Amino acid sequence: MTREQDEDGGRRRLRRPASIKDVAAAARVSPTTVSHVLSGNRPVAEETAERVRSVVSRLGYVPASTARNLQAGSTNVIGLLVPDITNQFFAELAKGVEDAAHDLGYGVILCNTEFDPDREDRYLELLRGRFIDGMVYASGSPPSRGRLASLLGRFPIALADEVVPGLLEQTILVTADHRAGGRLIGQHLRELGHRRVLAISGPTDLVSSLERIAGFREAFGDAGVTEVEGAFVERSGYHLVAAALEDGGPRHFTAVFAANDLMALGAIAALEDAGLRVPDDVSVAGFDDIMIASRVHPRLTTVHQPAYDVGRTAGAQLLSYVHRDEVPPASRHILPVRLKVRASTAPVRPPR
Amino acid sequence: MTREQDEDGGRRRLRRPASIKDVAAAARVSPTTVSHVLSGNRPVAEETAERVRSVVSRLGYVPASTARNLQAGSTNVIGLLVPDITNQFFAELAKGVEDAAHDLGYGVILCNTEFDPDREDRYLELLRGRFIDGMVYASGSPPSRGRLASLLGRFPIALADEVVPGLLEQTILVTADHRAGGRLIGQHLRELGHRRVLAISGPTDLVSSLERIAGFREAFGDAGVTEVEGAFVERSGYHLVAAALEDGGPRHFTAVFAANDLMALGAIAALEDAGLRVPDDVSVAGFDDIMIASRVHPRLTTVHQPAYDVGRTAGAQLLSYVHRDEVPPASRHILPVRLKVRASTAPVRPPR
DNA sequence: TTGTATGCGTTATCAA
DNA sequence: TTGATAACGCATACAA
Repeated sequence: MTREQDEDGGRRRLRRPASIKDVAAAARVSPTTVSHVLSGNRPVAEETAERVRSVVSRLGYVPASTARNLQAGSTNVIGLLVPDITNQFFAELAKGVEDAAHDLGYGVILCNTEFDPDREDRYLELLRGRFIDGMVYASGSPPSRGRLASLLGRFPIALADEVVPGLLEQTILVTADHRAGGRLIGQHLRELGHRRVLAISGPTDLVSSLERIAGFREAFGDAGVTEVEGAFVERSGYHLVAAALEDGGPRHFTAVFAANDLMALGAIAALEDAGLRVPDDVSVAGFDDIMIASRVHPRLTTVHQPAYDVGRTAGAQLLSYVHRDEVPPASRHILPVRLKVRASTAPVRPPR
Repeated sequence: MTREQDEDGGRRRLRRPASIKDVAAAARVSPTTVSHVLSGNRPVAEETAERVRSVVSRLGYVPASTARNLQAGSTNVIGLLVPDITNQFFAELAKGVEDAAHDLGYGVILCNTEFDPDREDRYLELLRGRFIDGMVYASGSPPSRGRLASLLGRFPIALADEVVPGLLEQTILVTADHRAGGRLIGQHLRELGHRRVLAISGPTDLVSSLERIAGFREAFGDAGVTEVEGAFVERSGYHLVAAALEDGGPRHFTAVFAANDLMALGAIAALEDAGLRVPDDVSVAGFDDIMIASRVHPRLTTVHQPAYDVGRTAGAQLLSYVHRDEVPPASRHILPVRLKVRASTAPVRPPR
């Protein structure tokens, strides 16, 4: 047994790991031979190879990736930028990216921006040093186009989930079909007989949010749609619906379409607090199909987004170019969504 | 404007980024000076510095981290190994680690094992190359002690959430106080008058799971506790409760303590499917306080685990040693938990 | 079948 | 105030 550490004033410092030279010396061969035994890049006499392997094993030698990275000019690591990893959607997306990367022997470095532009900037600055071979960018918020564009020349970038205006035509884009999802809800509510709907959008600088509402209008028609701008959080849905109810006069909607599930939950809470029943008095539909959507009461009608597939596709697309050291041409990958009809929507009943 | 890419048979290949030599040449100074202008490690004449900065900016030069890493012998990146990033608990934990890392300018490389030992092994093998400066290990399953031990000499490791038998006394350990959590539930049920409880443990090779049950028994007493082994998934809770109900004879419990929330949800479903009401006929308590625990019907009584704090503490502890290039001495950090009394538990009512 | 020499891009040491 | 040189650890072109 070799000692793992050296004592030093009560503190133990990490030992210098064995290098290829140490192995070469102990096996009485050149570093070149050690390298080739391990890589298989050229034939080595079995006897020699065996001797080397035995030393490698004895010293616990593992090639230093830092040196390899410098030599190879690549790290086999891609970056993943998300706004909030505890958000189920981005967690699923991250898993997809991670799976795609793992399949090709790549690692994923996680950049969690918490929707903080400064934090995002710091991360992007960090990544400019070419630490990574590519990046999946899913910022979830209107991104700083400038910084991103400057990275585009350094390594491939795939945009996931959200369009980055101005970069759209320059690289890979993978999103769910937000527009089709909006259409599905629009059609569903119309079929249930609803004619007056309160539509709560997300932030209007997010293309995905705009697309959802646009799709809704396509299928439902513009007439009877009252649109208000929300913020993709529960409180927002609550306040907007509460405000709409307090407007005085008779209720001017029989259904609510919230551009994400959290806002839909807020909407339901506001309706119930106002003494209205969902879906008997008012129907509510959301978007995303987050985990709790199927477990709340009433179970939420919504549109399922293929978050995992978005991540996986973005990762796989990205890596197919990273691998060949090529700049990805512009491409769009729009993944299908599914309508989930549950218990929060029902045939219209005229307002009292 | 310089061209960002070179055309090559319709495919665009990435341009070689400017190196310190390019900058030095263009600014008519030595690479040493460029380095010092950027690092501030030694004084440079303002005139020279200005010339260098202007070239840096013009060429878009950023020091290659790969070369820095080799030179410095460190990467400013730590690894984070989790079983499932889409699990709310591990997502919170990851966020904590990521925050701690970001505060000190470190990146986090995400290793999602999906509870697959092979996948975990592949990751650990990858990381042996000292790509990372340290690791937070939260495998969520009984870990391969051997492989981990061999890494312990290469870089600091902090164990998060789950004890790794045999490594416990060798490095940092950060967990929630599972035992105290179990006690809180035991005491709560006892105070409600329950005397016969079905306790569903998690996998018995997980120390955290054993601790929860042990704590429960400490507070509740051993008498009246029927213990069965579950698997930390909803189905498991369902089946075990369904089986217990079908045992024939009168029901032998008035409350269920499931060692995690998912199993508790399964338990509730099984009870309701059997025509029993929760909590009127049977009380159910869980553990973890996952997001849906407070939104299901009935809202689940459970123990809140400080997942974020576990991650953040593990990350901060780890980095305090990484920073000084020291082997962390054994230390335990046991974070407090909180009882969340909600609607799924009620005073006992004798079985029919 | 194996070895020598070189270079990857940076920073540290030493010298001027 | 600045520069030349070595070194980090590896992989590879070239040589034998």
